[in-house]
Amino acid sequence: MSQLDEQDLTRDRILQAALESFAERGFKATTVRDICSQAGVNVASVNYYFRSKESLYKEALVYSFKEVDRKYPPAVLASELLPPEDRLRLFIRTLLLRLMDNGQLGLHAKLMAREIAEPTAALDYVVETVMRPRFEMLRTLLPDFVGDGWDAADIDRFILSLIGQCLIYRHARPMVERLCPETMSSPDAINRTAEVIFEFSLAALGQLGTGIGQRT
Amino acid sequence: MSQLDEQDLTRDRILQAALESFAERGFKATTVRDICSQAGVNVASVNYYFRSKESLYKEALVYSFKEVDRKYPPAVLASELLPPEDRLRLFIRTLLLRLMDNGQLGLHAKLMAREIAEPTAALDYVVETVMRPRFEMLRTLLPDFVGDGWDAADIDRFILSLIGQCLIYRHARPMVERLCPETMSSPDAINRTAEVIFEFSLAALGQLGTGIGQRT
DNA sequence: ATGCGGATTAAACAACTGTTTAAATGATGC
DNA sequence: GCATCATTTAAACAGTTGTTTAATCCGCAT
Repeated sequence: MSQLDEQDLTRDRILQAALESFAERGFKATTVRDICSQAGVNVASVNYYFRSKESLYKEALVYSFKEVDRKYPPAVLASELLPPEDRLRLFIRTLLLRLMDNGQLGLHAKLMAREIAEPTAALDYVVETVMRPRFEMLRTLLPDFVGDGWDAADIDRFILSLIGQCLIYRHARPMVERLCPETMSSPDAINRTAEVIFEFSLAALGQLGTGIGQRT
Repeated sequence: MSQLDEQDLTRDRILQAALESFAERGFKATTVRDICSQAGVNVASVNYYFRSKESLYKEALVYSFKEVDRKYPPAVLASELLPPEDRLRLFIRTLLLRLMDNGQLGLHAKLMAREIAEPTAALDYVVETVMRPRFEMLRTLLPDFVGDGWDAADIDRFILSLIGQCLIYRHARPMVERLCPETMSSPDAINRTAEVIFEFSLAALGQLGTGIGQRT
């Protein structure tokens, strides 16, 4: 599918520029000419290396995932041996820090936020390969906190409550910055936010757990 | 600013069509011709009644708010007399139901989700007039649960945790539908979700409150 | 009827979109 | 040196965009 493995320098530059533009402005608002001028290549290069703007978008998406895996290799899986509380703290902290990253990781988070809010065909792939495994991990983890008496749907709701507390800082960032900038004004503030989300969640799960299982 | 108050039928039809298109597809992806054909009016009408696509967007945004206020008049303010727990439950339930509405309310929610994730100049107006008052209300409400010993920034983090649990069902709806559709598959499921979010939050706040105030 | 003014229309406008073309470039093996 | 090939380039393409124009329509007071 790709030509000789000489340099592919042009291709990579397009990919990186595309990632930045798509993450920052979205698919529709990003023009092929923007990408190419930012990458310093000719307009026709996009259709030469990738066959269309849309397929470039898809490749930028998987490229984005590769970059993340390169920096956070196994990460979550390594926590299998830790006690439940530490696993929960690690999950929340990792998720929030990724979402708040200002570098390449942040581009990935922005791109994913767009994909989640307004999915293309690529979302199904992302959900199945990346998100569902982590979701399943939480499904096995949460009964350690709240007990086994809960409806499966309620367990899922708890999981969404955990994730939702983190996602808001990315998906509603402009709102957060206006209403309470102190919560994300510095790395320390973000660390504190992660800790508060963890404590909030732990308190909730622990308290709900003492009820030995409510029902639907 | 508006002409004679005869019918303004055309203007209203454009406004409604614009709201639907902007909510469904976003500002950039929506074309003036789409709006006009959906409204059954001439293309030039947009520039005649509103002077540009962008100012039509702004008017559609305030129109959207008017529609919401028409259906949920004072709502939140009426709860001043209720006990804190009921106020919290009412807030969460109202927020989630608005976010999940499938009618006009839902269009408003979609539009707001777009505006929050990718703000235009209109967001500042929306934040100050609509969101900040509700945020302040929560700022006064939360100490009833967790006590007064908390850092102001931590109180704000609690508030974001509350809101985040609700927002995820709108902002990450495509993801939720793929990972755990049961949490929002029916009105009953959504009601249950609201209840779980409330219980989750109440448990968290109550538990954190027993610590008589942690610190930063 | 007549003329006035807002409302509506079809048509055109210029700018921009993604994509294609065909020629030029440049390295590589012979 | 020459032919071959992928690569790069400027230019053009056809379609769409928001907006403007100028003509037409229509209700209504005169």
